[in-house]
Amino acid sequence: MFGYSSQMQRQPFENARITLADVAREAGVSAITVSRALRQPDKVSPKVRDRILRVVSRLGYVPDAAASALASTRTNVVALLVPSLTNAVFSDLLRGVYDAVETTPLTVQIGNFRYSPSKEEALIRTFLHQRPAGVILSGVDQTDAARTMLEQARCPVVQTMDLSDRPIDRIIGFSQRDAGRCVAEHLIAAGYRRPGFIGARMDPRSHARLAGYRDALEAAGLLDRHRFVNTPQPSSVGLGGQLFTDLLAAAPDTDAVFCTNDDLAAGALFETQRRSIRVPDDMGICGFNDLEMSRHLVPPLTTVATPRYAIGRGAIALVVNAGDPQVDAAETDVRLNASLVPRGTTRTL
Amino acid sequence: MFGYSSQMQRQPFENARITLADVAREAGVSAITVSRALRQPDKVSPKVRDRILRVVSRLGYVPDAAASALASTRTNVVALLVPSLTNAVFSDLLRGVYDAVETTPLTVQIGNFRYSPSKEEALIRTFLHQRPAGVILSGVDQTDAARTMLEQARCPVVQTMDLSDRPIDRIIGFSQRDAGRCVAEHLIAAGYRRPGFIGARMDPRSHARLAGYRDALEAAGLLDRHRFVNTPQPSSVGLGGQLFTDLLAAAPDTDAVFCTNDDLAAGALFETQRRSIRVPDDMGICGFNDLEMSRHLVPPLTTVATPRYAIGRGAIALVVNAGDPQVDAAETDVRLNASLVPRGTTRTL
DNA sequence: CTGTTAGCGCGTTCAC
DNA sequence: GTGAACGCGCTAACAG
Repeated sequence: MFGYSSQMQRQPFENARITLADVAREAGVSAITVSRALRQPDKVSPKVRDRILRVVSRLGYVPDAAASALASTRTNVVALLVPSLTNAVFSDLLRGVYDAVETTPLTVQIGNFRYSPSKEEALIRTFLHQRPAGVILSGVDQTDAARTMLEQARCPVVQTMDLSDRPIDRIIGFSQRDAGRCVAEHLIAAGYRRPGFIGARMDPRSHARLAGYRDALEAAGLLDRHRFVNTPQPSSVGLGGQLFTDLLAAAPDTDAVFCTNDDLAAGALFETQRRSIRVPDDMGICGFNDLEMSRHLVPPLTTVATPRYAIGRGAIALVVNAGDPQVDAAETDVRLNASLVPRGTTRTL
Repeated sequence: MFGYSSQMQRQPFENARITLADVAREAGVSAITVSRALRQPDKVSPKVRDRILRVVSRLGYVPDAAASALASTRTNVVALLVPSLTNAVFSDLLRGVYDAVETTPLTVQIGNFRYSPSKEEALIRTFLHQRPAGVILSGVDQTDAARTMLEQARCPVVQTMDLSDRPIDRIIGFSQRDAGRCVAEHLIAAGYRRPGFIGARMDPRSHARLAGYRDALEAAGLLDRHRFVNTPQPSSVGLGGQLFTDLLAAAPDTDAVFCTNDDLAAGALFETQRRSIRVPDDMGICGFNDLEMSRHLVPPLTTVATPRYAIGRGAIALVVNAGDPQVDAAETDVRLNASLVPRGTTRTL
C-alpha cells in the first residue's frame, strides 16, 4: 500500500544524481574537502573553497540529507510538538518557528498530540529515534517518561509558552499564572464585582491562567465557584456563546467574564449582542491571546497580548545557539511578558 | 553555528542503538528477513514473522529513517507547499493532511512560499532533491520550471484547491471560478443591483473567483469597475474594514460586497456596525470559506463553504494510493464542491 | 589545511 | 520463503 510500483514512476528527475564525489572530481580535491567547504568553510583555504563552491553551483549539487544523517548520526530536523493545529495560538507559534528556520539549514517536523499527554510521549519517542537537531515542546507538563527521554536526548530541548521551576533543558515563555492574575486585577479595578470564567478543553496553561485568576479573586474576596464554567469540548467561537449562556443560567448576576481565549470571548460578545446586554456597562468581557480579529470587534475586545510569534522564533534560536560555545553561557531561560490590553469590552478605569 | 560541540551533549539516549542486525540475531534470522517482516509481512512465513515482531517489540526496535532512505533512495516524507501559515484556509488543509497521515508511515514537511512563485519553485527544487514520497501543492499555477521538475519527479504530485485542464499529475479541488460566479448569482437573485468586491493579497485562486464573479455580473449587465477594490497587503479582519471603507469612498452607492475571504467579510461587517449601515437591507455581504466564526457573527455571515479539510485528507489519499495498482486506475482528478451558504448578511430570496 | 580509510543502517539484487 | 554481498552518499577519525 505504501510502496510504489516501478510502473507508476515517470521519468527520473535527474539522469544521474550529482554527488560529493562528482564535485570533488571536477574541483580536483577529495570528497571530504568538498564536504568541509560546505559545512565548515573556514577550515578550507579560501582559494580551494572558492573553486569548490563554483563547481557546486555549476553542477547544481545538493547534499543528500539522508546520507548526511546516516553518516553523522544527526539530522537537521527539529521536532515541533503541538497539541492542536486548529488553535490560532499554535499557528502563530508555527509561523515564528518557520520564519526563524528559513535562515538555517534546519527543517521542521510537526507532531500534533491533540492534547493527549500519552500521545505526546509517543511522538517524543518516535522523533527522538530519528536523532533530531532539536525538540520544541508546547508547555512544560510532559509525562515523567517523556521527561526522562528528553533529559537523555542528545539534542537541545526547548519548552515553550510557560515558565517552569525545573525546565528539562531550555525554555522560553511567559507566566500563564501571572497573566490570569492580571486579568482579575483589571476586572476588579474596572469595578466589576461578580466576575466569572469560561473555558474549553483546558490545557495545563489554561489551568495555570485560571489558577492565577482565582487566586486574585479570592484575595479580593470575590471568588464564587458558581461563576466558573468549562467543558472538555474544543474551543470555538460558537462554543463561547454557549458557555456564556450557561454561565448566565448558573449565575445570572455575573457582571464580567474572563474567557480563556479570544475565540470564546468573541462568541460571548456576539451572544451579548443577540441578547442586547450592554458591554462594557452591564457585562465586562476579557479574552486571552489578542488575535488579530479581536481589536476589530465592536466594541474592541479587552484581552491579553501574548508573544506567541516571538516564542516561536526564540525557540528556534535556542535550538540553534545550543551548538555555539559563545552563546552557550547565555540565557537559556527566556522570560517574556504577556500584557493586558484594555479595550472596549471592559469599563475604563 | 549549526554543529553541536560534544561538550554540550548530555547523556546518550540509548547506550547502543538497536539495529536490524540486533533483531535478526535475537530472532535467529537474517537482517533482510526482519526488514521484510516489517515492510512486506506477507512475504515472510507467519511463524517467522510472529517471532520477529515479538523480538522487535521486546527490544523496542525503531527503523532508522535515514538509513532506509539512503538504501532505498526513497523517503517517507511528503512535501506540503503552502503560500501562508497565517491564513485559516491553509490551517484547515494542514489539519486534513496531518489527520490523514496518522494512519500511514508518512511524515510531512511544510514549505511556506509566502505567495512567491519563485520561492515555491526553489522549495520544490529543494524538496525534490530529498526524494520525497509525494509532493502536495497549493493551487495549480506553478511556474513552468516548477512544472517541468514536477513532471519528472519520481513520486506522486498532487495539486489542490482548484481544478485544472492539464494537471501535472493528480489533483483534488473545486472550481474557484464557479464559486465566484455562484456568489454573483446569489447577490443578484437577492435583489442587489450595485455589487462590489474587496480582495487582499490575491493569489491565483482569488483571481479565479473574481473572474467568475465578474463574468456573472457582466452577463447580468451589473459590472462596474469602480466597485472593485484590492490591495497587495495580507488579508486580515482589520484590512476588511479598511477596504470596505475604501470601496464606499470610491462608489458610495454600492449595495453589496463580495469579500474574497471571511476575514475581510468580518471586517467589513464590523465596519457596517460602526457606521450603522443596515445589513442585509442596505448592504449585502458575502464572504468566502465559511470559517467557524462566520456563522456566529451578528448577523451570521453569508459565505461559501469550501472543503478545505477534505482536500487535505484527499491529497494524502492520492499520495498513498499512487502505489496501489488496484486503486491506480481510480480517480486521480477529484472534483469537490464549494457551496454558497445563505445567511443573515444577504437578503433572503 | 588536506586526504585516506572505514562504516553509518538499511534495501536491492540475485542466488538458493 | 530466506539469505549473502554489496553499496546508497556522506562524515568521523585519524594521518599527513
